[in-house]
Amino acid sequence: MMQAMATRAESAALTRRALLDAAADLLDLGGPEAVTLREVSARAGVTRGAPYRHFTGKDSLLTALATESWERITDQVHTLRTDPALSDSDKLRGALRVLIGVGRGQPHLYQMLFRRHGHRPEELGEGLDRVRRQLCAPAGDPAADRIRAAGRFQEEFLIIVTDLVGERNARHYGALLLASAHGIADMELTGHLSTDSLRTTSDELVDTLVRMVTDAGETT
Amino acid sequence: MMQAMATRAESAALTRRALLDAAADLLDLGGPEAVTLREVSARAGVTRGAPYRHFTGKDSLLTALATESWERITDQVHTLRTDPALSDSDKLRGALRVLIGVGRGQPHLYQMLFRRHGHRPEELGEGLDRVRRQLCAPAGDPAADRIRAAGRFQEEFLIIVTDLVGERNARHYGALLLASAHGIADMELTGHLSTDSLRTTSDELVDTLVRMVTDAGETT
DNA sequence: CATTTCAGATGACGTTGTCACCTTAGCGAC
DNA sequence: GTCGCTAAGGTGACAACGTCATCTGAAATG
Repeated sequence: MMQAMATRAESAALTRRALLDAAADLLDLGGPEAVTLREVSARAGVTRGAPYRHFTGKDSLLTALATESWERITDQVHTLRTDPALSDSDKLRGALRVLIGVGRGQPHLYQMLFRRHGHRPEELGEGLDRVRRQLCAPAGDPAADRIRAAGRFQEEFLIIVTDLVGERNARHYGALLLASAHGIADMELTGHLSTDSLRTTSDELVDTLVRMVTDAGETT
Repeated sequence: MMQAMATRAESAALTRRALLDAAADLLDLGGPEAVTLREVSARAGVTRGAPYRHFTGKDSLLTALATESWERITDQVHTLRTDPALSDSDKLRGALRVLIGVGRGQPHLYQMLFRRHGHRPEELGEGLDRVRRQLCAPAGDPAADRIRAAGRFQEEFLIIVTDLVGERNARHYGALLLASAHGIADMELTGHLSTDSLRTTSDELVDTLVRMVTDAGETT
């Protein structure tokens, strides 16, 4: 009765969306362990087997969630970058804070963004080589889609860094900035960056980071 | 027949160790999902219920593994710090590389080190406040033990940073360095720090990081 | 030697991911 | 219109898992 009048494709799309939304809610509430395909299905108004018509399994569903989040983040950073009112360093600070903001607001979703590629037992030990292979994987493969989405974010981010430190050092400092921001976000949400014992806030750390990189980047 | 002649306490200690070792093996091989209490018990030569005499559950076992690893890492860093042949910046570089080395050599164990504190559904949303409370928790509580072990590492690490940048900025730059190193390690082991597309190695990133901090730290 | 205690064994239960199989409604061909 | 195809969704079942209540037997204690 909810999706009363709907063509077949529309109905399927609605179901898929409902599954993703329900999974996102459960993920925010109780982490990956709380995302149970049965509960997701129930919240989406379908039965246990329905998700397998849209995803290959639980992992695929979680990965699709991460892909969507990467795309959302990329859009935010793109908007930041093309804002003429902001200075280059403001854009960089903003981009880093977008990432940290996700970690703060949706910690479990954030951890899905940086999940290991191919964490199945049979896929271990291949490391980064697998990533390269997956970049050539067909569209629709959930894992490959997520990697590509994360890659598009990195490209967007790299443009900002390039504007600030020049093309020569952009990739090096870009990697450093990204890794540092991720480390700050991850340690904060896991409780390992105690603001009490270390007497620092994430924002101050980002400021210091950007300042150091601009200083080092200009003189090189 | 293996532990033929042994008092009860000795036998129990041997079993506990065998459980931890088996769990560590499985963790290295297939990640947390592959660590099944049944398989751990089988490899340790006991039955399914035995682990519950030594740990409160699966989570407790994994947490104990992380605690042991933190202690091992702390020892390594302490050895580095008290080595008179090393310069202050060499000690710092070494300490950061110890962390990254664990991430490279035992990726799944590394991710256990930085697991979220209290990731059970009923414990969410409390954030860092929970950490402070757990610091006062009784010894034997697996989660609190791990936090304390991680704290001891941070203290050891902070001494190195203090020697390099002075006590005034030690905590700020210490947090920054630690978070950055963790970000590098984590992004490398999850495949998000592509050495191809970014044309950088973790070692180069550490070098740049230490150089930037020493420059910024001295002038402040 | 009698008793307590505790490591370990065993059986059971609920939950979960996954799949094979079935049902049914939308859609095009004629 | 009707027929057949296709794919979304429903249903039952299965294996694996974490966990616990209960039992057993041997070491420890007096």
